[in-house]
Amino acid sequence: LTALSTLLNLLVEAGRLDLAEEVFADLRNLRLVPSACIFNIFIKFHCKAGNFEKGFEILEEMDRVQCAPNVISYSTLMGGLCRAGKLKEAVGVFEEMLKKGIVPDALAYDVLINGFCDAGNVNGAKKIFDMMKKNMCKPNNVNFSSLMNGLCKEGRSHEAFELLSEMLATGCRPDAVTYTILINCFCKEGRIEEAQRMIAKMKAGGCAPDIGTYNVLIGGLCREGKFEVVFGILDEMSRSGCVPN
RNA sequence: UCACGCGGCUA
Repeated sequence: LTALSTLLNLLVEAGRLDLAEEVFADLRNLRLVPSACIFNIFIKFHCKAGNFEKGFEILEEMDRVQCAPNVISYSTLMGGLCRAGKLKEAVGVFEEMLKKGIVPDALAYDVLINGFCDAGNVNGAKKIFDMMKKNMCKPNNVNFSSLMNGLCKEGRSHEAFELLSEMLATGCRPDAVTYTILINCFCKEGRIEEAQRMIAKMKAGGCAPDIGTYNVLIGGLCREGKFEVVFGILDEMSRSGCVPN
């Protein structure tokens, strides 16, 4: 079943839902009871196909066959619903998970934080963020980054920078993505020199810019017409073994 | 030490 789950996941990820469907059918015909992992891939499959009702049915089937849905099962379905703009339904799944006594982890909360942000409801995302703290689930760097990105997208960069301070104060280390979100924010606001200072700050903090960071910075510099600086950045990239894409 | 759920740029 482990080999099968690997295969199924690759098929679903590659968008070969037709082939995945066949494998799922074979599983059924062989009367094999899937593992929780395979059920979860099943849920992802239905989400990718837009069949959310089928996704809910998998949760019910898992209960029936004594393979209770876990936090990944619920997170997968929530993520699929959020991506389809069905935030209300995703929140419903989250509540059902709580009712079943399953404790959400940082990743489960993150799905909802991004769901609220993508729906243009950053205040809702902040409520989820506060909820996880109240429930003794310490926000990780991804949670901070998600919320910071939502704030920046709404033009609330000041609050995003406050979060960076909170992050550092709680001993949570920003990574390249965290910094890139803030650098992108500066670039979009035409504050290119502050973006460059942020790069210096991340390097000083022991965090190396990655390809995403450089791309954001290059975009910002180009918009400002600072092409000479861009060539310097490209040099720096090759020196640090970061291949431009 | 292996499989399933999150965050940044994408022209």
